[in-house]
Amino acid sequence: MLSEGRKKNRVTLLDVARHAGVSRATASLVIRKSPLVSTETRAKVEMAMQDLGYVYNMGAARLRADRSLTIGVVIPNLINPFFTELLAGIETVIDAAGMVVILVNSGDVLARQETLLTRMREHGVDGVILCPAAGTDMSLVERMAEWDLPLVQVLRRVSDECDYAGVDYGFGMHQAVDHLTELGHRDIAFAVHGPVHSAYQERVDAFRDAMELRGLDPGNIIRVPNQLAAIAQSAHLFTAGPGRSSSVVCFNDVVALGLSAGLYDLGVEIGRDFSLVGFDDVADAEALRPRLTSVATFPVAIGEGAATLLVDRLAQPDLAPRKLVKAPQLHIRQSSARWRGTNGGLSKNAG
Amino acid sequence: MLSEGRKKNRVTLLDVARHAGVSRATASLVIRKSPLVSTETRAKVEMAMQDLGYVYNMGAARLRADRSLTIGVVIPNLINPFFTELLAGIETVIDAAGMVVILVNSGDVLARQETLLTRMREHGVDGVILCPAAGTDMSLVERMAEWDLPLVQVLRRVSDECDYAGVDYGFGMHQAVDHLTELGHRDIAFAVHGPVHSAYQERVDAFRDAMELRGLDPGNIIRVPNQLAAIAQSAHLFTAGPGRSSSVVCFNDVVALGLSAGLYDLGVEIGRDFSLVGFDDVADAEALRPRLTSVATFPVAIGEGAATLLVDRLAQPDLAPRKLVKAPQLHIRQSSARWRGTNGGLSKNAG
DNA sequence: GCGACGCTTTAGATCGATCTAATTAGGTTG
DNA sequence: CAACCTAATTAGATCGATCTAAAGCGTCGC
Repeated sequence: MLSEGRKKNRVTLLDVARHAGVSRATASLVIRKSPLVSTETRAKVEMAMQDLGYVYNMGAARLRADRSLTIGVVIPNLINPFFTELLAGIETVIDAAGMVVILVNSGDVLARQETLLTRMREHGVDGVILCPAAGTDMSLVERMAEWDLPLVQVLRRVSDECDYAGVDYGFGMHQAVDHLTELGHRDIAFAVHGPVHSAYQERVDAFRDAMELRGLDPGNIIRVPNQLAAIAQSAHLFTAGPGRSSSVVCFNDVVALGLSAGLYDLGVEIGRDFSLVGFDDVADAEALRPRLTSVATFPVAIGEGAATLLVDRLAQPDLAPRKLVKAPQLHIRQSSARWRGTNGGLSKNAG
Repeated sequence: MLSEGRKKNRVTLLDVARHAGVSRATASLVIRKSPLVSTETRAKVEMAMQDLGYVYNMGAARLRADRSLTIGVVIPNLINPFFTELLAGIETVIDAAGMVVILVNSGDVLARQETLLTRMREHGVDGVILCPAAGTDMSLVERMAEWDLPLVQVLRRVSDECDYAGVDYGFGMHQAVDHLTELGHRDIAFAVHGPVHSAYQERVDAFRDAMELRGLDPGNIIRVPNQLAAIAQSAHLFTAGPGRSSSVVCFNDVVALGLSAGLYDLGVEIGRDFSLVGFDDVADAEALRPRLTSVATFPVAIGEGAATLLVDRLAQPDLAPRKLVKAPQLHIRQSSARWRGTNGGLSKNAG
């Protein structure tokens, strides 16, 4: 019924051509803005399109021309605000290029990612922006190359033979650690969570590096749960026991938000008794009080960068692989403060 | 080069059929899991598909069968966490139905929404989930019907002749106001922002209604800016001057997050000197301290509902229009507290 | 032995655009 | 006036699947 209806009143290029008194081929040229048609013919055809309410049929065009003006975006997580901002950046650029985003969520599960990439191929996307699920290996990139499916890796990198847009986490981490040490902190913890991937490893390595460079012990790396509420409940890991410290660098702002809440619950005054440095500086971080010191990683810009890489590659498939590594920037606010001595801070308020 | 490459090594159904020693038609039946083929033929064809690395070509199928297994989602804003959760819900259901989401962002701009809907039509989506931009009128729904493009309205409603999934904002608002009045508050403000649309109007009307029902003055409706940081800076509107009140209901959690920060900056202790009720209860609200009392509107569930409505309609186009109006639920936490008298709260700490 | 019937398979048309190669019209040139 | 060129247009094949209508084949009943 539906398809009958659709078929019936669908206006095709042939209808337009007839109405304008030209051939299908000419009408097609007009649509594609070819310079080969005369101005008057063009006008006639455009008028006919108006009159009949013609709608271009990508599906048909794609079949013949083998391009769909569609790109696939595979993201491991839709709820994390970081990815949302990333997505917003991607969408802006892709839209401006006259293309459209097919969005899927891998949930950071390899098997699912595999399924979804097949689905993308079936849908004939012109290219893919992928934030690889943890555990993805290089062979994926090779396979995509065999399939002639242009790929941009974003945030996480599994191969150098392929475009990549991401963040210089090492640099960001050094800024964070330097900042805390300059404030006099020596017991600095690193609160991590989530699946292990290149961007994870990069941050951990850089933390070790930065700490050792300052002659500090980088051993205090603590895993927290993934859910916001559960993170809050593990704040005690940092204020007492073997993980006790005077400050924490957070893997991302989700961790920072959680710990901020958890520390509040413990009666610890952030920015006085304890210092907290976030990572990403997402929009929501602005609502935190005391204001969160955070390493801004500019997710929107990264998204725009990734999309631009892809658009460029579609235009010139033979380009050498490029990297777009954005330098993060530490935003110092209220949640990090000068170290107040062994007896100054925590002991007073904790518990 | 690219397209050459793609063309060259693309395996078609015809290749599969030949390799399996059957006809194109039979191979097609196998793919579509038709019960008409014998088990051995099916096995042969499936084997051939394996051997050759066949990938289904939706584009071709769509052209003939006039369905794309693709749906369009038009959202006014990607950064607001509410929409992100909504999107996550939609994605889950659509994915489970074997379809794929084409995501676009209208920015709440009518003209853009128009462009995007055309683009959706060109891409041949099977249906659209739309959160109509402010100012959209009923005629849009009629036009979509003419185009035979199934539509589900989500969150905002412009027509009753069309499926709709949303929230019973009125009920939520009554819960919020009732809660505050039961705590003894009489000066209750409503902090609004953003574009004016049905869901906006619904909340405003319900606020008036609820206040009048309790014999209170519903005149204190105050607009705040859209950006989080700017919202924080307008917190003073509620603590002093003509808008001064003892409690605020927030249009959504973005406003609540902003005001929470702003009140903190003013030295007002939320949950003691001043009460705050949010709306939506998005995930990030969990990170707020004191914990935010908020009217949960279950965006993920709404998204799932909207997608389900659409999937059902695709299966049965002649269904009467349905409404899925979810009842929100007040979650009482720390940010709302008993009224402490005219001289109790604000005067002590404000300024 | 013949038609009927169920089960399986298939040839060929078809969807709506693009692309190739050829055609037409009109002007220029030797 | 023929040869040639340029600009504009077009017929017809093509992309890779689906769908229709019909055919092949084995069995059954009469």
